[in-house]
Amino acid sequence: MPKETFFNLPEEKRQRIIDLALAEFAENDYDTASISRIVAQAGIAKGSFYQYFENKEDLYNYLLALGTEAKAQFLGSNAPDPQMGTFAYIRWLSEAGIKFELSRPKLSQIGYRAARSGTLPADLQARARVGAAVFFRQLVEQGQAKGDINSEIDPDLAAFVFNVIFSELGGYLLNRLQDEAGLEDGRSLFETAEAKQLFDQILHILEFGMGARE
Amino acid sequence: MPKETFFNLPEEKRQRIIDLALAEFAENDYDTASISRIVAQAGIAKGSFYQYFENKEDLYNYLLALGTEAKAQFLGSNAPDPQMGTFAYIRWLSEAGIKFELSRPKLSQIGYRAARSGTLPADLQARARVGAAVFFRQLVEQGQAKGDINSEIDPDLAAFVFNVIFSELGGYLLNRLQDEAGLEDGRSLFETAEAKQLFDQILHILEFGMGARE
Amino acid sequence: MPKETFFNLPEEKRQRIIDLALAEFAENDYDTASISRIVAQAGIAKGSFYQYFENKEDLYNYLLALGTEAKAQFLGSNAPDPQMGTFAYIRWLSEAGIKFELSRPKLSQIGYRAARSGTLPADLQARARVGAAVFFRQLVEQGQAKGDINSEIDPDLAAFVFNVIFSELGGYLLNRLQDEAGLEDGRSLFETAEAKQLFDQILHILEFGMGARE
Amino acid sequence: MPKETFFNLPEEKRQRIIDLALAEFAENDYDTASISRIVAQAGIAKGSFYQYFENKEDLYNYLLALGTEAKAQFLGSNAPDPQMGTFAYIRWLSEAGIKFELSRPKLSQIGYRAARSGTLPADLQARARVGAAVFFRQLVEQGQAKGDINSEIDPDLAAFVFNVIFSELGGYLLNRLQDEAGLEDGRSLFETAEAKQLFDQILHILEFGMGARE
DNA sequence: GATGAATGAGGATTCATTCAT
DNA sequence: TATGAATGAATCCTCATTCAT
Repeated sequence: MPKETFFNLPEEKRQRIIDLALAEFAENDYDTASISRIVAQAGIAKGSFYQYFENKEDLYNYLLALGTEAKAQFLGSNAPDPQMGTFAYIRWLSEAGIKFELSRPKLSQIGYRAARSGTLPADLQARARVGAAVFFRQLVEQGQAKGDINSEIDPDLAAFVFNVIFSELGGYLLNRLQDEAGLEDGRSLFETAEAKQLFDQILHILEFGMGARE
Repeated sequence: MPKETFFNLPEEKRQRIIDLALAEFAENDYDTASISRIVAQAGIAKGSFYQYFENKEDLYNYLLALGTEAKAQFLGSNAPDPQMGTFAYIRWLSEAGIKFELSRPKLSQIGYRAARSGTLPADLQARARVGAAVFFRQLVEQGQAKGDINSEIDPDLAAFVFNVIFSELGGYLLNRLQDEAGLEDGRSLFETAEAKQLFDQILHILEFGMGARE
Repeated sequence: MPKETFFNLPEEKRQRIIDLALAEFAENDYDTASISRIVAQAGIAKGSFYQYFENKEDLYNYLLALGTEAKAQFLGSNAPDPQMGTFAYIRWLSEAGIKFELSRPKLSQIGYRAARSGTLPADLQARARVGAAVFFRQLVEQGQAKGDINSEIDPDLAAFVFNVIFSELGGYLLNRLQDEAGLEDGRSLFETAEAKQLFDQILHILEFGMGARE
Repeated sequence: MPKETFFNLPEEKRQRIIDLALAEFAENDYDTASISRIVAQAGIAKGSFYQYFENKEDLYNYLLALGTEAKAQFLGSNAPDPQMGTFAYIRWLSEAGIKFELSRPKLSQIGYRAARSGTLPADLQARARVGAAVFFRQLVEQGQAKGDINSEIDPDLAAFVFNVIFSELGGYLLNRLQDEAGLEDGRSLFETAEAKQLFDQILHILEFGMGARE
C-alpha cells in the first residue's frame, strides 16, 4: 500500500503520478517499467517517490488494485436485472467489460498484462491469475443449476472457454472495427450495428454450443 | 538474420547456443532476457556473439523463425487424411499442437510470449500476432464451403474463437491434469481418458455452436 | 549537545528515543546507523529529530556521554573498601565492569565500538580512546606506590595491558561460558564456579607477572 | 575470487586498483567503503570493476586473502630457530608481526578491522575471528607440553591473553614512540632501545605470569 | 574468425538534512 | 514546537554494444 504521504498529496499531483505510472506499466513489463522514467516525467525527485511508495512492487500492487476496483465499480453501477438468463447476463458482462476497457485502457492493460507476464515477483503472479477464472466458474455452475447450460459439460472447462474468449474479445473487436470504420472513438464503435451483430454471433455460438439440449 | 559466421559454426556449438538462447527467452521477456547470461552459459566470448548475430533483436527473430518452422514441420509430418471433416481436423490439429508444445516447450513458449509481450521492438510485435489467425480463417472458410460450419457465421470471428481457445488450451489442460494426476510426464497426460473427454467436450461445444443447423 | 527542546520532552518520550537510538548505534557503525530508522521506530517526525539534536553526530556524542556517565555511576555505587590491594581492586573492577556490560549491553557496545571504529568524525575518534587508559594508568601508579606492582615496570605499559585485557574479557567469557553452559542469562553465568576460576587465573597471571618480586 | 580478467590486467593497473581498494577499505568499514570512490580514483569505468570482481564482497575477500598471505610470507621468510623457548618465540612473533604492520599498514588494517567490524556479511564475520585465536591456542598447548607454560593455566584463556595483547600492541607502541620521538619512520622506531625495553617488559610480565612455577 | 576488456548509461533504493506550514 | 514532504546525491550492480588485438 502507498504510504500516507501519498494520499496527503494534492489531488492534482497524485493523479498525475498515477496516470504516468499507469502509462509506464501499461507499456512495459514489470521489470522493464522504470521508476526513473516515472519520476522524471512527473517532475518529482527520486527520493520523493520512496516517500509515497514502499518500492516498485508497492506501486504496482496499487495500480492493480485501482484497476480491479474501478472495474468492479463500473460493472456494479451498470448492473442489469439479476433475473436475466445466463447467456444474456454474459452478453451484458462482456459488453460492459469491453466498454470499461475502452474507457480506461491503461487501467485494463496493466491487469491484463499481469495475468500473462511470467516475470512478476512470484506472489503477484499467482494472485493475478485466479480472479476471472473463479468468477466464470461460479457463473457456469449457476447456469447449469438454472438449466441454461448443459449440465454434462465440465464446468471448469466451460469457465475456461468464457474466460479466454472474453478476455481477448475486446482487443479483437477494437482492431477489426477500427480497420473497417477508420479511427473513431472506441466507445462509439461498440454501439454500431456491426458490433452488435458480432456480439450476437459469439453469444449464439456459445449458447448453441453449451446450451441445454432437450 | 544471423550472420554467415553463425552457420559456419560446428553443429554442436551452434545448437548449444540456440538451446541456451531459447531457454533464456522462454523464461524472460525480450527486455529482461540477457545476452550476457546467454554467452556466459554458452561459454563463448561476448564479442563472438556479435559476430554471429547483428544484435539482440536479430537473435530473437531467428529463434522465433525456428519456432514456426519447427511447428510447421511437426504438423506437416503428422498430417491426417485431408478429406476428414472440419471439426475432426481441428481436433487433430489441437491435439497435435499441444503435443508439439510439450515436445518443444521452449520453442513454443517464446512464440507464445511474443504474441502477448507488448515490449517487443515494434515491428516484431505486429508480425507475431497474425500467423495463426490467418490459418484459422482459411480453415473456417473451407469448413463453410464443405457445409461443416454454419455459413451465416462471420468467418473472421469464428477464426478468432478457434485461435484464442486453442492457443490457451494446452496450458489449461496441462495445469489441470497435473493437479489432478500429480506430476507426470506431460506427453502421457494427453493420452489419458480424461484428456480425451475434455477434448471431446470442447469440440462438441464448438461443433454445436458453429455447426450447420438444419 | 542535544537542544533544550529535547530535555523539555516528556520523560517517557525522551527515554524511548534514547533507547531506540542506542539500539541502532549498538548494532551499526556510525555511518551505517540510520536516523531514518530511529525516527521511524520512535514514531517521531524526521523534522522533530532535528529540533532535538543538531545532527547525527550530536546524537552520537550524547549517547556516548550517557554511556560513560552510567558506567561511572554503576561502579561508584558498588565501590568496595578503598583500602583493598591493587589486584583485588582490579578484580572487583573487572567483575563490576562485566556486570555493567551485561546489565546495559547497548550502552557498553556503543562505547566499545567507538574506540575501534575508524569511521568516526575525526574528533570523536581521539576522545573515545583515552578514557579508560588514563584511569588504568593512575591505578598502576598507585599500585606501585603501595608496593603491589613492581615499580620497574613502565606504568603506561602496564596500564595498556590491563586496559586491553579487561575491555575484551567480558566478550570472551560470555562467548565461552555460553558455549559450555548453553544459553543462560549472562548475569548468572558470571556467578558460576567456572567463571570465578577463570577470573582467578587471569588475576594470577597479572599478579605474578607484575607483582613486586622480592 | 577476482575473475580472470583481473589477473590479465597490466601489472601496473592491477596494482593501482589493489592499492586504492586497500586504502578505501583501510579507512572505511565494509559498508561505508565505496566501490564508486575506488573506480573514480582508479580512473576505470564502473562497469569495468564488475568485470574484475564478482561484487563488493569478492573484492573484500580478495584483499583479506592478500593480507593473510603477505603476512604468512613475511613471517615465513624471517622464521627463527624452531627450537627456541615458547616466550622467545612469542617475542619474535610479536616483533615480526608489528614490523609487518608497519611495512604494510593498510594490508594489516583491513584484516584487523574485519575481526571487529560487526557489519560484515555474516559468513565473513565468523571466518575473520578464528584465525589468530586458534594459532595462539596451539602455541600455548605446545608451551605447556615443553614445560614453558604453567600447565594449570587454562590454555584457551592464555591464548585469549596473548591474542588480545599482541593484536593491540603494535598500535600502542607506534602511538607512544612517535609521541616521544617525533614523527619518524615506524620501522626504525622498533629498533630503538626503548622499544626493545618495552618488548622485554611485556614478555617478562607474561613469562612471570604464566611461566612454570617450581 | 575469435577474443574479452572497456564502456557509461541505466536500474532500484536509502540517506541526512532542510524548510514551509 | 512539531510536522513531514521534498530533495538529490550516493549506494551497488547489470546491461548491450564496441573495438583493438
